[in-house]
Amino acid sequence: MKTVLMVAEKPSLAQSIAKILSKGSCSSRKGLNGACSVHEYMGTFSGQSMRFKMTSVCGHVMSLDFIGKYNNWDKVDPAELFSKAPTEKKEANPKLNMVKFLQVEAKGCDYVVLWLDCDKEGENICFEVLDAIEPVMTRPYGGEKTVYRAKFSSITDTDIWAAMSKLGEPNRNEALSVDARQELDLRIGCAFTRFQTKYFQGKYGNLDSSLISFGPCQTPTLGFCVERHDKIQSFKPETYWVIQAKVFKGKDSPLTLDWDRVRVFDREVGQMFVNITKTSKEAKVESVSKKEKAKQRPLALNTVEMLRVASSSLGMGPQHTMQIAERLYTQGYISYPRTETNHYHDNFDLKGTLKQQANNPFWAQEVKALLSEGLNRPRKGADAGDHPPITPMRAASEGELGGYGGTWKLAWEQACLYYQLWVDQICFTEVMPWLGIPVEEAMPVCERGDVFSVEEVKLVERQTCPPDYLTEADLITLMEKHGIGTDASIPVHINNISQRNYVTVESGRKLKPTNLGIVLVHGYYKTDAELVLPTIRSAVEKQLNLIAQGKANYQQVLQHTLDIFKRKFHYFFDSIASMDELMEASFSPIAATGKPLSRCGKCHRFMKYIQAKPSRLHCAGCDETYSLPQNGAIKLYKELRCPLDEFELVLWTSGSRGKSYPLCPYCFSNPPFRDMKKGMGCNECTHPSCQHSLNSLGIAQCVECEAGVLVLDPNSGPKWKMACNKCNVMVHFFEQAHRVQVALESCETCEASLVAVDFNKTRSPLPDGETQHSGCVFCDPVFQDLVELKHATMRHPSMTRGGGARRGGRGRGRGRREKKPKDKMAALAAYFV
DNA sequence: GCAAGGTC
Repeated sequence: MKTVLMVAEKPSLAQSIAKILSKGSCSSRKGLNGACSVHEYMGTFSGQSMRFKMTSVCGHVMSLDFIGKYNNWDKVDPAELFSKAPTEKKEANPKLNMVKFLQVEAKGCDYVVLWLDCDKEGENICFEVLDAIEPVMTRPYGGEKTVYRAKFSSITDTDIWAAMSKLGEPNRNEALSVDARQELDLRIGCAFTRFQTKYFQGKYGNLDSSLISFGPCQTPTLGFCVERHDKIQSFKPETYWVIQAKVFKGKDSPLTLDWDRVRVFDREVGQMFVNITKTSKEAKVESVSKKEKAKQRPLALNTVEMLRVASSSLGMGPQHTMQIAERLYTQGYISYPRTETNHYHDNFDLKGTLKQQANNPFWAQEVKALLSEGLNRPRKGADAGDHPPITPMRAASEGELGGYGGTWKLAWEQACLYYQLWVDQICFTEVMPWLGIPVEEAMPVCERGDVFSVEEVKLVERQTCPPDYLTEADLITLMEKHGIGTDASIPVHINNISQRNYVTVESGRKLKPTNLGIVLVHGYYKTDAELVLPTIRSAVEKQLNLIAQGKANYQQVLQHTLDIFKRKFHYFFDSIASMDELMEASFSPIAATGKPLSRCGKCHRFMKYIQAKPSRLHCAGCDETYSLPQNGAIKLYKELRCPLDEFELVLWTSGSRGKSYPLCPYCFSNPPFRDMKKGMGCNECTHPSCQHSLNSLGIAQCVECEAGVLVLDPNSGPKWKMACNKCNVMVHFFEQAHRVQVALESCETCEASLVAVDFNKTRSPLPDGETQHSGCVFCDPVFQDLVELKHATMRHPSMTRGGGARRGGRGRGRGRREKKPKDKMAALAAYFV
């Protein structure tokens, strides 16, 4: 029997589509990567009975990068990234093993139907899938067609069946346009980012950003924020005048009237009007009109709108909102949270969805009333053909969801919004008071011809106010309007400009550009304003669309656009001095930053420690900068020196739970031995005899990770510990010991290095009042109760075994240690060979 | 270490 393989873009869609096509009768299993499922059923394909296997990828299978050697920032000229540097496709997420998974499932299949999302990215993924599976699929007889594309516009029975009955082919041109975008984004983004970063970080010490990045989406996003900042800065308040009149009727309290001309900027004109009205003691109602102020019912919720609402009325950032929405989705409270669609299909079960909320204590009454009165159709929105609008699927209570920051708030908000779809103003403000119309002062009833007495008429002087900083919600709207980013990437771009220290999030989720953000954008304005204009994205996309529509050649468009940006890059490179003038005015030269910390091994003068990101050491004598680990504290380590290069060692301490190790500032960037990599401290150094090295302080193979070694932290007493030099495993031992040393001998049972411990007489936990003992941390019965496993950071629930309770070391470490523990003599021997 | 785009 023949088999048809079908592939969707994500696991949730594979499931929904399989359910529809199998009429609910498919059997499901997990794939080998644990993330994707395979749904199998019997059906007919081109008139024959066949086996169907429906599965999915998780977004892109591959992603584009430069080949390895072009990722060395020190050796590659960024200009080479425009043409010379070759690119390659790498698996987008190696942990998912997607290529292998697809091949296992595709082996022996006769046909493939591609159910990827119906957009250009989806078309591109079609070919990524085909590249992976075609080599393992059964070869067709003659020229039989075996590859099909399903085009669907919604996940409904009718649409999915319709798509299945008229299968087409994947569109190569659309896929190519995405290939071109990827290559352009990579080459342009990386070239500018590397050049800027190296140039400015080599000169200034207080930029406080680990990266001075540039990108066709993030830079215009920053541009919007700075543009508003400039408007605020250049704002000159203007004086204007308004006429204010107070009138009253009988015993009613006076009514303040607004002027229908609003304001004048010429005082004399205003005064003239006041003079005219001053002659009258009475005011007659000329006409009466009522303005309809009832708010329109909202549209059904799509991703971007959810982000806007969450930011403006819940104070939740877009990235956070997406995380919470994802969680609500996986727990079954809401439908798929990434959708552009804000319109419900005619056959969507609106009533059933509402019934789910009928027992929720917050709005049970309103919901029941609605159900009995009957529903209006929600307002008509746009159907992007991806997923239904974000919909509450299950009633939630605060008790269930209160635990995670904002989860309950977001669930509640979404249910409210769903509820609003049918309800008019008066009704939905009962559940969402903040959407109500502000209660205006009671208007006295008046009719045409009514006469009021004039209490006073005066000219009031006022000043125009500057605009405020952009809110996140404003920014999202601007990005959407200019086509910067997508619903899924908008939160990422906003997060980026904040992480890079270009903007800060102020109260009310207003985005205020930092000095760095302002100087960058002003610098682009000065050299090449196009780099920061929102049109930079749309101009490129216009070119890409030509490829997608088959109107232009992929290679030609790519070359042409790359040429333009290559020229822009060279121009930017040549005019960097004019941007640098702005930098000079705002930031301090690297030599004038930081405080003296440790001595340079070359000139033996003090180097300065620069704490601002990226934290580093700078030697003014040699004019050299040495990188340091980020996210931790650095201090001098007892003025001890590296025996290889005489640089003074520094001690790095992590913020959480105090993992620490010494490192040599020179070796950190220039690994001294062949088996070492950049970014290693003394706890990974294979120096054969240095007292700070892995060789001297390493005790045993890590109890959890494959490659790590537990290394004594010589600086940790009196709360002694050893920590894995690769993962976050930490073993606390011998608390209050006076001295802990790693002995030369190894344990006969497990080959861990023996440890010698000295206690003070009064505090010794050793039997018989002994103060010294030497033995294996894992096997020695005397040490059994003095060893406790912990983690530097509790990241994963599965890693909390031990849970802080005191546990014996015996057996546990050994049981997990399948690999041969580190043999110090063998390591030494290897080094000398 | 870099972009933007999918998605977990």
